[in-house]
Amino acid sequence: MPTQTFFHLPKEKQKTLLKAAINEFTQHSFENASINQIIKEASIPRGSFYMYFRDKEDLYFYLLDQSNTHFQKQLLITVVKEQGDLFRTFECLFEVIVDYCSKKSHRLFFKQVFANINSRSEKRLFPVKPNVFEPQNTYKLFLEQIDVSKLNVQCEDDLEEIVGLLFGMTLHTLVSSFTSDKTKEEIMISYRRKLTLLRDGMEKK
Amino acid sequence: MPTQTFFHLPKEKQKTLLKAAINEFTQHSFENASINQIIKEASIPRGSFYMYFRDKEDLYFYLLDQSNTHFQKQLLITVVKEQGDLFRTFECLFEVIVDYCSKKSHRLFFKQVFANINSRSEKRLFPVKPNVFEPQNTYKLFLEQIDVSKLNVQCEDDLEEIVGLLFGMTLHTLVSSFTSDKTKEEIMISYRRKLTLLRDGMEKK
DNA sequence: ATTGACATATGACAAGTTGTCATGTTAAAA
DNA sequence: TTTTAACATGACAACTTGTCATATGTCAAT
Repeated sequence: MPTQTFFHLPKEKQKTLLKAAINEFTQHSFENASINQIIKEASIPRGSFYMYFRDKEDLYFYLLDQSNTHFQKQLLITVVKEQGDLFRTFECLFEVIVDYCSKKSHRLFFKQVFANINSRSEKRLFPVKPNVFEPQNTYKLFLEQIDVSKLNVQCEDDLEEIVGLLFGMTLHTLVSSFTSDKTKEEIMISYRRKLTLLRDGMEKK
Repeated sequence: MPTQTFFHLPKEKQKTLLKAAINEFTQHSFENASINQIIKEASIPRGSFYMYFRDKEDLYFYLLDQSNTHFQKQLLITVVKEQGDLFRTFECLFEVIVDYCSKKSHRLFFKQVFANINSRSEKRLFPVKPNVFEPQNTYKLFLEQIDVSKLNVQCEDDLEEIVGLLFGMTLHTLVSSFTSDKTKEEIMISYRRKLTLLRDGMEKK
């Protein structure tokens, strides 16, 4: 998280800095992004940057957290709307995520994010398990909303296994869809197919 | 790939360099690994390094390719041994991979690799689709060996979707298993559960 | 108004990184 | 012996990042 000092800054200055950051992280992977470039573009002195953020990662994760918060909220809204139907929830949530990441101002940024995502940044974007960065524990609330009567589960662990698989598959689809520049239509078709496969099983009955 | 010059080097010198590289990539992520450190440890002058490898990535991917070759071979051997049974093939292959990555001399290296894997290095370790780095096209041969009579497939695309999902799940399990230092037993139990879930479906029948 | 006490601003700096290149050296071929 | 090509090498330029001494605000208490 940024320091208090950053939040004390005039909103305008905050925006300028974040905008410069997004711009740099759009053009380069996290590792190749240059703090130098960001502060140059935002006209912030070097020392000041380190007054606001611990390091490059602190800034990067702060940007991801913004989206994460949005996804968390949507997750709960959707599962309630779909009355606990896990597969309909994921289908709907996925579309929300695709739309969000496809917004003109976000698209290339997320393309870059997805192309270089690793297990650490993945956890920041979609905290699947209870998580330090997610105090209200949306994940637990989400689990409670799921209608398990139609699912192949014996215990709590089975449900977490299922949800983990669905999240993993969702992220994987997202990554490969954005790196190969598919249209929204293509992305959704491919996602629905996978969802059906997971729901009904890969083996013929 | 390394240059011809590298392969002209005495085997001993090649080994020293690769060993130093593995050591550095074990202690740091790819991005944080330092060529400086590698050449210092291997007592190779700076200029020579760039004689042998285009850059750090060239060296890193060369290391991953070694394992990849091994996995590709095992994939074909296993699918034949299991007479095209997709799920038994993956179960068996997974165990082979876990054993390989758990070898004392590899363990920490792979832990580091998995912790920082992204879609590019993923493709180097497990080329799922036909791929520039895989001239013989093991993947196509593998597909042909699969017994589709027991699978929920209408067309070639469906099979690729299934295989893609299985590979994705496999890698994801590998990553989370190695980053959380599970024992082989725990890893296999968790993997088998997921495999069953994918085979039979998550929805109750 | 003056004094502290504290938060904030700032750029020079040390210590690191990478890739290149001019200049050697070696060895084999003409 | 001379030519030619392959290989070796470290100094160098051009970048990184994080720190820190110093400067400048700001607000409360004397």
